[in-house]
Amino acid sequence: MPLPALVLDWYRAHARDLPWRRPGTTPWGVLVSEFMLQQTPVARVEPIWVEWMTRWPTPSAFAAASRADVLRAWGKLGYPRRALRLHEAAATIAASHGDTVPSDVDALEALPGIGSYTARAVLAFGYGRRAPVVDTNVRRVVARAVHGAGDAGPARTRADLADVDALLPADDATAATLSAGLMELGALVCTARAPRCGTCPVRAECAWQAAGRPAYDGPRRPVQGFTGTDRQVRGRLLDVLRGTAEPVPRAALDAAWPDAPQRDRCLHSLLVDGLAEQHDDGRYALPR
DNA sequence: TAACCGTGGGA
DNA sequence: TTCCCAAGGTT
Repeated sequence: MPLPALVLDWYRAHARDLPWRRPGTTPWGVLVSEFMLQQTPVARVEPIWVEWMTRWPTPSAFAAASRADVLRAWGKLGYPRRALRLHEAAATIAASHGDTVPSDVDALEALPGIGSYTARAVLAFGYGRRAPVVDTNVRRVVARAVHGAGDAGPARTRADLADVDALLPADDATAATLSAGLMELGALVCTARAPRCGTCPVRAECAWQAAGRPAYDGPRRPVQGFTGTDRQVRGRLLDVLRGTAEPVPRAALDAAWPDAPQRDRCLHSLLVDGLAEQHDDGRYALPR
């Protein structure tokens, strides 16, 4: 049996019951899930997504919320600029797309925070359309099963899209399910560290397996540090602002990080990014 | 294009 | 404990 059919059968039997995969999830719900899942693990996204959809079931409902409420609801999912981009995207969808999430790649990619992956994920999972969805999981699965490499090298955007496109059947619904299946296989079986080849549904058709599972020899992507970086400092500062209903004096932020020049630089960048705001009395708060 | 943007869990 | 890394996007 060819690889796509193997993945489809496996996915239909083993797909996780994630809330955004349940019947009745709107394209808006899918869009929200995709924003939250950009670099954040499923387990942390689940509860926030459920709250989010109850509170803001449509783009216009969400667009009407204050940025402070948005950032508090986002909580500690990380990369809070995603929350602001989603907020901006929702405002555009409400104002210019009739409160309906666009269903073509170009309109989606024109929205803030939506790139090649997210646009196609919305098409596939929100609208059941045939679209090559290429994320880190899919790139790894294709690198191994199709190309026989130990892992995916640096992204080759066009080639990656073509690789996945070549696997998708013509039928929209089946192609969309396969896209979900390829991602699921990468997340649960064909994992980055210790792939579970013993239980892999694709094993018989896997080029990496056939080649004797050679070690990955390409360039390793550099691991980002975190401790002591501006990202950590910004996170500390934002955590203070998230935790208070009232604006706080400068001293409250000064207590969050000892290095004054770095702290000042980070506070400034939060203001520039629209993640924080200084009131007339000099105190700081989440943006209104 | 390489660097930057948060956070926390598992090995 | 330290290190890796998790459904990316932007500049």
